[in-house]
Amino acid sequence: MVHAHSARDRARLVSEAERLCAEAGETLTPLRRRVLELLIAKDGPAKAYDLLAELDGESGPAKPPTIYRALDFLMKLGLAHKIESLNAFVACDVGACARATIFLICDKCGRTDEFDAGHALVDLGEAARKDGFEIKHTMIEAKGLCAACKQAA
Amino acid sequence: MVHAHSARDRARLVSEAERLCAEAGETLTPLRRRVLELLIAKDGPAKAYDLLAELDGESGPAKPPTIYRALDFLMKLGLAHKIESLNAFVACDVGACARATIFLICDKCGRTDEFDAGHALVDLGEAARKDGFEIKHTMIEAKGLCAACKQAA
DNA sequence: ACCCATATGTTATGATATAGCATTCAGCCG
DNA sequence: CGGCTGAATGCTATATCATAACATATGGGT
Repeated sequence: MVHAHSARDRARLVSEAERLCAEAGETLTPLRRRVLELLIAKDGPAKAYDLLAELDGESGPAKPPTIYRALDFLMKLGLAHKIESLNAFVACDVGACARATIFLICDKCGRTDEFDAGHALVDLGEAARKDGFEIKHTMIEAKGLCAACKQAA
Repeated sequence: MVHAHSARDRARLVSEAERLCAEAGETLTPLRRRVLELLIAKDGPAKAYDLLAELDGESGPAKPPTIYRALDFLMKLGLAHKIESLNAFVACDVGACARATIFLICDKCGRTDEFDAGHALVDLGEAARKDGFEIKHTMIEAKGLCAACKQAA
């Protein structure tokens, strides 16, 4: 569980991303890097069109495909994830992970933490395999109240 | 894991739904019932606008709010679920369940089965609670290859 | 210089979902 | 009865989310 990133954290995540891209034979172009930085800075779920607005630069406003392509790229490398239940995107907290993601989403404040599933996922994979189903990717989104909001209630 | 429903299964699910609504002090109106029947008949993920098209009746085509309201109602009672990663809806296989859903979704054929998590969910709930997070609802969507498609590959 | 692959820009449109207000209808109470 | 109320549905318009298809760069290899 990671909370707000420090400047050092942010820099580390980005350089980690550089390394991963190089490894994968892909390039973290300025645009992609910029989007990743925006996601990291946001430190929570970000809407595609909001990111788009932040990209606006010299030559007028950016267009939707721009941001969706960058996000697709980041997701392909596991550097970002989509929170399906929010139609929003987050930077991966742990550098990159492609196989499975677990998010705890606070209904009240919107805070969203990436979470380590531990063995729960293994169990699920095994149970599915017994039915002949081969899991490639698992997405878990749990909604409820975060510690802070629970206290406030 | 339930596969295609027999006519008897379908009837049972609907009467089960009637009972649940009565219990909850809600009414399964003709419209809501119709939507539930469509969902059950479809026996797989259904898009809102496709359901809408099937609703078309005497007085011209149905409008989006009609179907979304019916779906919201069914979901509130746990009679239907939304598959977030597909923007689609399914009837609940087991009559009704509100707390958690697990789906195995075949990337190839689109087949989607509701699955019993067993203890995996309990583990997740406990792990989250250790961080002070109170889970209200968990949604799990696992994608991969179903037995049939794996065999065909 | 040329070609090619990859990335980005741009226009248009498709797909998904909701806000806000009008209408209907059943139950109920004076 | 007559009118009130709340729940459900109908309807118009619009917001939000996402992609197809094609045009334009840009950089590396030969």
